Amino acid sequence: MSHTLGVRQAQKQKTRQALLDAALRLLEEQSLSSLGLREVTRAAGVAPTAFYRHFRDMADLGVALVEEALGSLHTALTALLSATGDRAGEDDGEERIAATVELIAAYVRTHPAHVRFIAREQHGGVQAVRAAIGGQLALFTQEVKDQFAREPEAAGWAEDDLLMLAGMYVDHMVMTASALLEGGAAGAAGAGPGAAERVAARARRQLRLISLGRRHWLDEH
Amino acid sequence: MSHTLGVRQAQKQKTRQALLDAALRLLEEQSLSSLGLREVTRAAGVAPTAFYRHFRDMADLGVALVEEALGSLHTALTALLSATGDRAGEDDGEERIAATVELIAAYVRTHPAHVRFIAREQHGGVQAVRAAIGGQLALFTQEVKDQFAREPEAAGWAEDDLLMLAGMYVDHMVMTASALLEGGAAGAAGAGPGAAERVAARARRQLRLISLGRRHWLDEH
DNA sequence: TGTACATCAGTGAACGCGCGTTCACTGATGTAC
DNA sequence: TGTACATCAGTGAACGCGCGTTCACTGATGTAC
Repeated sequence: MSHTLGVRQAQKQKTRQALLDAALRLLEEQSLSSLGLREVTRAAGVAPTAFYRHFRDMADLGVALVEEALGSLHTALTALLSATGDRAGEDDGEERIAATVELIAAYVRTHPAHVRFIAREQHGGVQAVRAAIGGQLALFTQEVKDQFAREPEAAGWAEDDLLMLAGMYVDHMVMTASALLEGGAAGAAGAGPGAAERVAARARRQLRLISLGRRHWLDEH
Repeated sequence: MSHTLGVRQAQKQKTRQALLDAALRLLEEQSLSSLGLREVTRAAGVAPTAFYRHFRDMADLGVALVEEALGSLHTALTALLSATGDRAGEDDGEERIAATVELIAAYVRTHPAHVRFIAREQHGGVQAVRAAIGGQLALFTQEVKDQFAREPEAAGWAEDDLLMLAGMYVDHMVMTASALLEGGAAGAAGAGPGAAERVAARARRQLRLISLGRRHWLDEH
């Protein structure tokens, strides 16, 4: 409650958030480049012209959505990295794998629309949004790499190889999140609640395989 | 020249192809759901109404583009699988890895717009197109799995694990193609011709890691 | 505390524009005899 | 081969509609004294 911002600022933030929420909801069934300004303002319950008080255009709103979506994931990811990093190497990594997949699954459960948005716009038709997502994911990759570098298993690894490994983990994370989304939607559509768990089990086996490759990386040359 | 189809049919095919080509070109800079019917017909040099002689709507054209894009890749992939399958296990897989990455790179070089389209619409805003791409990729995965099952290294592997492995290869293929696209575009933009080669080198190392994991998969339990 | 003025988030009317779709048409190609 | 009729890919005018953007505005909130 320190630094309460004025009524006017608070109301403005609320409208801005209403626009973001409305857009995110509409984006579950279409892509950003086909989303209309009037469509968003209508869903948010404000006049079309109010949009311009908050965003220059749809691309601008899209970038704001990227920050909203990946910001919260970033927090969770950092927590996971430091928590599991502490006990790296204690077992064969099975616990760490389970925790990672569960983190992703939890994020998908609590933020399905954000995940769908990121998956869709990562290669979507709006350059500024692609760049924003790419930048955030590169940041994630760097952090994962830094964590790996701190662990004993990283001894003898080239910088480049660590980055490649981190990239595989981040890519896998995004793909698993996207797959869980489809699995979850199929579950809601009556394909059974086991769909999400089957995707998760598959993701864990994939991580296990990568982990095995990692352990034997230095055997060759 | 057996079964020459009439002048009328031939002309119709030509117009249809002109529509597909025009759409594919326009889709390099936007997504399918924001692509207009008039935009496509204008670029193809026909009247707007001619569109309906060939496609019900844009989603229909999109599905046709999926078949065009993944059909040619399918042919190349089948050739690769049988060619490298013959000498599976001869070396440490290094040659096979190089051949795979080179196949992908060649495909991206010769069909950049197709690759971009698939990457973009795989999670895009048009349900029918997503389904078509998903179906084709599932088919690819099945074929890769069948090839693996035929090789001696697959002895002792569970059906499910083989499918997971094949899925990793197909996912990796799509991601590498997409990354090469960005690298290639960066090269054209002056970021140096080394960008594509660096992406390829990274892809090879990733395949090497997966291959290592594969070799040690049965060591555990 | 009260008053006078400034700020500015949100409004509502108006605009010109390109969209998807309909319809009756034209004229080259195909077919029957 | 020639003639009469059928087919149908592509045309062009017309439609109603929702779009993004502009503009002058209103009235609640903020600020100076």
